[in-house]
Amino acid sequence: MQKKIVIIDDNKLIRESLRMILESEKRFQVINTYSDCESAITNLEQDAPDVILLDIQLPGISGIEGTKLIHKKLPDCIILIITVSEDSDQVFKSLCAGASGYIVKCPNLNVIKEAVDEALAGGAPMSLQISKMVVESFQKHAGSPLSERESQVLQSISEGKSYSKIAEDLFISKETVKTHIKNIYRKLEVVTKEDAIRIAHKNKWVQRNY
Amino acid sequence: MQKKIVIIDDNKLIRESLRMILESEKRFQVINTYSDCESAITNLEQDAPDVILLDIQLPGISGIEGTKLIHKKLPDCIILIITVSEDSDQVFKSLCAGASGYIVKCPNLNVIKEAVDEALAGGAPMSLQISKMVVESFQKHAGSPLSERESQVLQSISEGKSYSKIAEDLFISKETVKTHIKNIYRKLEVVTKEDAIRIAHKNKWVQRNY
DNA sequence: ATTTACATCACCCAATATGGGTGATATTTA
DNA sequence: TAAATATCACCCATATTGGGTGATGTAAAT
Repeated sequence: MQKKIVIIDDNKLIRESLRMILESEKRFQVINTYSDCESAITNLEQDAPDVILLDIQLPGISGIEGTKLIHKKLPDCIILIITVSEDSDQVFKSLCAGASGYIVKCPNLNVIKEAVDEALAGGAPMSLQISKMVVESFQKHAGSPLSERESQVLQSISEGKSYSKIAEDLFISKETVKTHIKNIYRKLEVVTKEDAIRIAHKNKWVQRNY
Repeated sequence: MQKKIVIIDDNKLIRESLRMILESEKRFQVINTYSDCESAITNLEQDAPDVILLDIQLPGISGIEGTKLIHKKLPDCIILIITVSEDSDQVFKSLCAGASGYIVKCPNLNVIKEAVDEALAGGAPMSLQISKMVVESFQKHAGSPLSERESQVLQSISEGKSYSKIAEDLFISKETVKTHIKNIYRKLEVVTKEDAIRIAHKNKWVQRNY
């Protein structure tokens, strides 16, 4: 059974190159190519693609917004981001928006074919650096100014626990929790839990919730 | 330059098979193999491996605990989990503990060689299903009983925001925020923000923080 | 040997936040 | 038409939070 593919990229040369390389395999059928998300989304139902290859830097609706809209309209369609950008924010926003893979453009277009195959086989194709970024997003980063205990307290705060609950869980008095939090705020130079949580998450000083 | 590898697996046959398949390539040198984490950790400094292949089900210290200890002692050592388990909790706990990859054991041991190469090249080798699980962990899951607005409010709560801040951010009154939260608690059958956050995260009804 | 950081706890105080109850209105959707 | 949704208001009581000051013991660093 042939798999239907749609390509969205504002560079005509890349669109045509991708079409050629994919159609060299008879298991792939490039249904349509578009230079922007808007026109692609208009034809989504008619095209009914199994896979969409999507550039992230696009005029008009961005690839990320496009991913959200496509994912909403066709939840089972596999969206693969094909881009030159390795910006971590773009990577994670794409994945959150519903992308199934993230391939950094490279001269060897055969990796695209492999990526499509991997995605169709139920995987999540990613470039080396991207998969590393994704896995590292699970890990706490070093460099926190907080002590071990303070990190535990901040972790608990980020889980929405009250001082009393934290005290109970850590087998210490509520007053001690307060002291730790005062010290956390001083070290992070914040005065609210919201800011403390934001900074801790941004720097990955606490464990994320998976 | 030869890369030094240590294998930890309680099954002798697997240890020896892995050793054989890896040493068939002269770029790999299997320094030592162990049947448990304890003995491996004792010799960590002497072995100074570049890569550790680690089974997750082990007698004594579990692979996850082992990963934490190894990662602490040798932060630059690449730890690859080699296991039969596809349990999502194990996968994410391993990654949080510092593993760089997660390979599901399969009869074809050549995939292990490729995984080691990929890890050494700066990637994060994962089996198809695992990479899919990891990517899906970024996405909100369907099936939330909460309305769009309620989800937004719960998301804000999980970010540590106060009712006033949520009201400000969503351009609604604090009273409306309260109403939404009452409805959230009713629907989720909880009475505290902590429980609401926990349930929402567990079911991935809110966006995780990356 | 002294300082620094850490972990622990206590008491005081005031403002804010939170949770529950009840009720109301307008819009949308089933 | 009924149910769900989004909005806002007022009442009430308790819990939570944040800040200040100060103290003790231990461990690590200089």
